[in-house]
Amino acid sequence: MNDTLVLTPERILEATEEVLRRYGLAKATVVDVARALDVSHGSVYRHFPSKASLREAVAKRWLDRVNAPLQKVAESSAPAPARLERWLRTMIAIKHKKVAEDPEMFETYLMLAQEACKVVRAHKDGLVEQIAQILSDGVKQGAFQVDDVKTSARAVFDATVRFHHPAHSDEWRDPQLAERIDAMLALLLRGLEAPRR
Amino acid sequence: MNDTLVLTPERILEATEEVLRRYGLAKATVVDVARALDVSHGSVYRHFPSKASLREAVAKRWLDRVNAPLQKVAESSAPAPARLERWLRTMIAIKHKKVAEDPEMFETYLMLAQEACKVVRAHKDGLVEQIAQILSDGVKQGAFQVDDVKTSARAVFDATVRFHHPAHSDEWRDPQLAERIDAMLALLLRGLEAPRR
DNA sequence: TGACTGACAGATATTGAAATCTGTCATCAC
DNA sequence: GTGATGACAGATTTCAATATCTGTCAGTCA
Repeated sequence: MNDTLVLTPERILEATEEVLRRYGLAKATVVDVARALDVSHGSVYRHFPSKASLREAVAKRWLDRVNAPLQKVAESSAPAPARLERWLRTMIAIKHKKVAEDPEMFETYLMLAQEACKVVRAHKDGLVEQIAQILSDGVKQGAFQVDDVKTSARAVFDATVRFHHPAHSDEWRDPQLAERIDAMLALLLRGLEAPRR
Repeated sequence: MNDTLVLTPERILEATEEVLRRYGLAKATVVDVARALDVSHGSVYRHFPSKASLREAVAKRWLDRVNAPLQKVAESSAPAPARLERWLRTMIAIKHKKVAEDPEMFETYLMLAQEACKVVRAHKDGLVEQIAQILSDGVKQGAFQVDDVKTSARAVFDATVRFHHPAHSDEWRDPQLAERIDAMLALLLRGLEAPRR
């Protein structure tokens, strides 16, 4: 029943995402994934040592898809303040889009991420690293004045948590949200910028 | 069995807190509360129309106890920047103390608060109002420069969410937490302060 | 030989019957 | 008459038997 197609981790991940979408996190089993691929569930365990590691891999894929567009913004050559603002707005927009388009799947990924907290930590470190890169460029350009780039980057990330951390997604329906984001970005940029000569 | 003591809402709330502490949120029933007071559970319903309203009242009491010390700081006559920093540090310290001293009860109050989200919203509005008061004083004193006091107050509140919102309490064990708080407060104060002449 | 299978043990989830709880109200005691 | 009671209906929770799932591994097939 395997046709000529080989069973790869990639195909398993694809099928796992589909199963998660159809059944939700609580009901999705390894047996379901195997059934979707028309193999025995033992075969899945040949590629992933445990259900937890399979879920972790799905979480990682998802986080990588969040990361990619941000990386592009971080690496652009725009002036640092505009680039930072764009980076933060992109970050927020990605999350808001995900929750608006498919709240159930967002919920699923949220719980998946809570289980795979090691992967999430690495993801967050990567994001802070990107902010740090922008701040560092800004200091070189004379637009920002910052004691410690890494520490400030983390502060910027922490300050905007309210707008991108899934734990707060219920609060994103606030009609004044855009205004709150504007105020936050203005406050942060003012706190970072070098004093006028 | 009532002795000479009358049954008051206050006594019921006291008993409810005790029952919540002993049994936890999931197991605490109105019957338990009545038993603790040595009355029938029907009597409890004479003072509170539903279990939900009883829980809401308990949540409100708890939030009011958080609010009291902050109100004092907000009303002090210290210079606005120092006062704002002290207010935020007090806010953070209160939450951290609660979770460190009695994590189970903190968890209970957290879930209680999620149910009583209307009460929580009012509580938050009160806190933002206190920040606004400090900012307003700061503008008068010439220490702060701010477009819209209310909006900025909300931004300050939002920016520090990571350090006082119970949803992030797991992350408060971070060994670098103090450093992160310091960085955040420095960034915010710099963003608020009036440019040197 | 090496990817896949399917039966198995122990862990986890489901289910439905029984127990408990919530909220109401006619009644009682002072 | 005020404030408390306790029995009740319907909703919710518990509990234990039953079913399903996870992870392993000896064996199959190409």
